[in-house]
Amino acid sequence: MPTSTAASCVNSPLTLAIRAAADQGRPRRAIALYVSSFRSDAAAHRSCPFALAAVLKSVSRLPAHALAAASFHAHLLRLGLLAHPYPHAALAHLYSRDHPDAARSLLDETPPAGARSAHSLLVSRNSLLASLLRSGDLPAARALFDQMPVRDVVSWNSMVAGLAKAGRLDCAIELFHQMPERNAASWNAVMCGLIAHGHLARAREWFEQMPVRSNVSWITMISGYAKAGDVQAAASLFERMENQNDLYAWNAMIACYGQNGCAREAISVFIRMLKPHICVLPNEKTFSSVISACSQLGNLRFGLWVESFMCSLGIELDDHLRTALVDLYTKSGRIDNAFKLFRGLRTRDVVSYSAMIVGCGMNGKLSEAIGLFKEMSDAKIVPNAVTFVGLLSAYNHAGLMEEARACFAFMSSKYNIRPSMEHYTIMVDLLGRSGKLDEAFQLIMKMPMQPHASVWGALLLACRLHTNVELGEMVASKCFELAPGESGYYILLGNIYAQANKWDKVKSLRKTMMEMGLSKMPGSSWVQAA
DNA sequence: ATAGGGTTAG
Repeated sequence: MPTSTAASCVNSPLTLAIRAAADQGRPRRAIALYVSSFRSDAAAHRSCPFALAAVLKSVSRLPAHALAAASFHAHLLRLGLLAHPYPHAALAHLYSRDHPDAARSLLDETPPAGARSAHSLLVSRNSLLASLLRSGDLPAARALFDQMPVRDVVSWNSMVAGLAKAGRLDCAIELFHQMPERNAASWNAVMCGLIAHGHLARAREWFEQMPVRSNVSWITMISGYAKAGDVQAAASLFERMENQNDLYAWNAMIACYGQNGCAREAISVFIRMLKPHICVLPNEKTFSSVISACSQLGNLRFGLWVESFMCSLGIELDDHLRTALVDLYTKSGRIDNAFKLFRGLRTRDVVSYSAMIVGCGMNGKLSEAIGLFKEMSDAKIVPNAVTFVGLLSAYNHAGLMEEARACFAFMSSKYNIRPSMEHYTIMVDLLGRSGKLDEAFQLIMKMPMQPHASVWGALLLACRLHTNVELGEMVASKCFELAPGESGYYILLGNIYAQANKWDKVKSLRKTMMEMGLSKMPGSSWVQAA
């Protein structure tokens, strides 16, 4: 009987190692440990139900496990452990994600046995319920929930969370009020649904009313503000949070800054988190955000330090992290390194392809960019706006006007992607530098959004290149208007005047700059340019 | 000890 082996194997090195790996969120390691036990003489240990439960839990965390569930089912059957409550519940969980029917028949036809079986059955049903909710089958979930002879707070929470996420907020709240017992997760479930459906203010009220808040409550609220771009609100909640040692909270705050264009703040939060009185170590998620922030700032030196620090912590490179590093490396011109990282990805998706294509575009690798685009199309990965930023900038770099124009048109006609500010900027730059100043100007006028100073700036650069004083003055006035205090545009206009030998204009422009307090010019001198 | 709530890349 399973119980007799259980007593002897609970603390066996194999079981402990597998459980430790599973608890640390290293499912592949847990599975590898179990598999390797077949090469040694450890038959008694590898039939430990607790080890198997941990292995099954790990398998369920891996992406594709349809086949694994059936083979573990057979394995458990052969070991005579199928009826043991823990592996049984873990198997039901494994099945439940992709094969709810198989999970259901396991529960109905091969119920667990022994003292803990009633509770195990509840756990298994909760798994099944969660998977039905995940797959969006609300009626089936509701039916299961109603049929369950025993429900606990997890069952209720799952149901409330499922309804709330599906947008059935009123239903969710009604069910919430019917709960016989509530914990922080119950409140979180409703709050999470409110956030997901754009009711940030209501979510905040809900948050403030909670009798007990868990870390998850804080983090859910912080990331809600992060996604809505309210960095201030997120930051003030983060500062109010008492538990300084929750890695998720640090990660949420760093990501919040990084995703909202506050890369500098992201880095300073990261540095704060490394202070000795904060007892958390950054993980791969932290580093993904931090490396992205370094990349945004163009701070490659710090980025490379971060990378070496990360290696010293023994962090394994996952796909997100590799993609962030691809971005960092391409920005520092280490395109070969970037390619190596890219080729080492476990799975390539639109994000990693786009990072690599943008990197090629930036480094003038047109044929590589096109090759990657073909490759991703063949793999049926649908390009997005960022992918086209990369392609267009590759064409821009190579000065290929017609190809870029075709690409720009193709982007909307075939993929239905509305060109963004960035796409327009690249097109204006390319048109302008090819001498098609009028066409570039017309394109700006046709933009459906208010052009940024940088778009006009690209045209201003072209005016200098082609010494067009008349258009240059007009364009520069747009730049001054949209980015007051930005001395670079004054300098560009000054360069145009100098090239055209309009020294009186140079003089009066300089006077204006002095008056505006813009006299400090970085590096360039327009006298030299003349 | 098995179930539910949160954080990552262009």
